[in-house]
Amino acid sequence: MLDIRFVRERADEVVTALKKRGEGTEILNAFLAIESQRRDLLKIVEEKRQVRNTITKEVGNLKKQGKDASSVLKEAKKVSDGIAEKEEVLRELDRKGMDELLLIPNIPHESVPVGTDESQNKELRVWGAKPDFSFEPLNHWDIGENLGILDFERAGKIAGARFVINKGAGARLERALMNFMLNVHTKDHGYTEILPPILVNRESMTGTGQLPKFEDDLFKLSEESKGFLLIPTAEVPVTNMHRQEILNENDLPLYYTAYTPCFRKEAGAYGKDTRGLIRQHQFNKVELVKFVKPEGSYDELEALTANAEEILKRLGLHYRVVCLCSGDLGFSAAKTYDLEVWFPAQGKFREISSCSNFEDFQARRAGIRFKKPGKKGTEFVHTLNGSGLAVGRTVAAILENFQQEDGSVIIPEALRHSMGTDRISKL
RNA sequence: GGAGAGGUGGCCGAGUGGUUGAAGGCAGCCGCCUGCUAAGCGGUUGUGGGGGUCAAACCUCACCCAGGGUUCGAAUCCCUGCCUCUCCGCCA
Repeated sequence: MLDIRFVRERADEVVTALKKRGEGTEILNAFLAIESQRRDLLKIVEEKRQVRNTITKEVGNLKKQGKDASSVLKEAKKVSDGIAEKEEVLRELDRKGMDELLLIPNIPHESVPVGTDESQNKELRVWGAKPDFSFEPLNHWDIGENLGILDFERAGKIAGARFVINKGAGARLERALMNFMLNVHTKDHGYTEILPPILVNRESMTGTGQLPKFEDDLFKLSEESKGFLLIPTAEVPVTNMHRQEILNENDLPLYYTAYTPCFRKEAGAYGKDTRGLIRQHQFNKVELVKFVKPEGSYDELEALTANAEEILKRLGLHYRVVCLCSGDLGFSAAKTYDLEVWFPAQGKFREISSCSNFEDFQARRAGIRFKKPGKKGTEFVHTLNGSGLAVGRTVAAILENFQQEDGSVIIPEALRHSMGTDRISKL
């Protein structure tokens, strides 16, 4: 959420931002109209309240002294008359204004390249090299099925499309990766491990920006089941840990890492990545989340991105880093780096991590502030997060990049100990 | 799932219709005092909005879990929701 005052006083900057994102200004205009009505009414209501407070105090004094207050009471009644209705209208305007404000996306950072879609994302660096195959590399789903470690068919039977069963070495690989990632981030990068709820309430989803705009992308339990929502990413519960809190300046920065399953409807993705592990309704992910002071938040983004990259490096996976252009930027983000790993069978890079600085956009929605000792008032923290990494996609990348002509797959050095083997072969 | 109790400021805790943004204590901050000890004395310390100012001062509205209601007036009464605790039931 943007600062109300900022939107009001510097609407032109919001318009510029919306244009960069390729979005219209209807919502902004609707908001501004409601907001000006709200402020006018607020002034009136507050004046009335002030009058009422004064008279009411007088009533109290008279009664205390045992004097007759009936004439003042009459006046008081008159003043109070009509306040209730006006307050009701004010509440309505409040709600409506907030509804609109919650739909306005974040302002892209000045360093974000302007562009309309992903084709204009900017490649920043490439690590490693494409593997050399003396044979036609297979898709990861064929490798996985051939090895008997991924079972999409039975998953379809027990759940439906976009689910998978990991079996044997496939399950172990998934588990080894989760452990590996968590170990690196906790031991080498200084993050605190969190194992959060994966069902959350609406306030949490609103706090990080999934609601109200992206309700259709979320799995939801019925009202009889309390209307819980299934998290699409650990970003939601972990960022909301500090919702409506005032942190101490000394507490910052806070670094958290969390493994969770993630659930996404993929409602707008019909026909996209229908095969394989790339786009599942349920997948595992290790997430990195930071709460930091505003001053250094862009350095923190670089560091967080480097932390995610470190996993790919240690696994020996060829990848590149791109900076999303304004048109491809997510709703809540001010700046995002995507890590894209090489998929040889598809012959292209695919996203495996998305690292963003949300600045105070989520913090304002979620009321996450900090206090500087000795200073009056509070400031919003900056929140950041990134995948470190999406585990299923990492499995897919390992299968494709390290496949051998005989159908086996070489296990990266970093995982061999926990896998108990250096190669997955057909049994 | 059933029965009961409760949710007040950084913390503890008073307050059941009228100068209560909220007693008292603790903690913090500022000052004073003191040749004795984590001592004593005085003062001070919430958040958000609107107005005001170069910036302050200042004025004002709201906030005692959340949302409604009753009333001239609510932390205080009523309703709903959420959460915590105790007992019973069920259960990984």
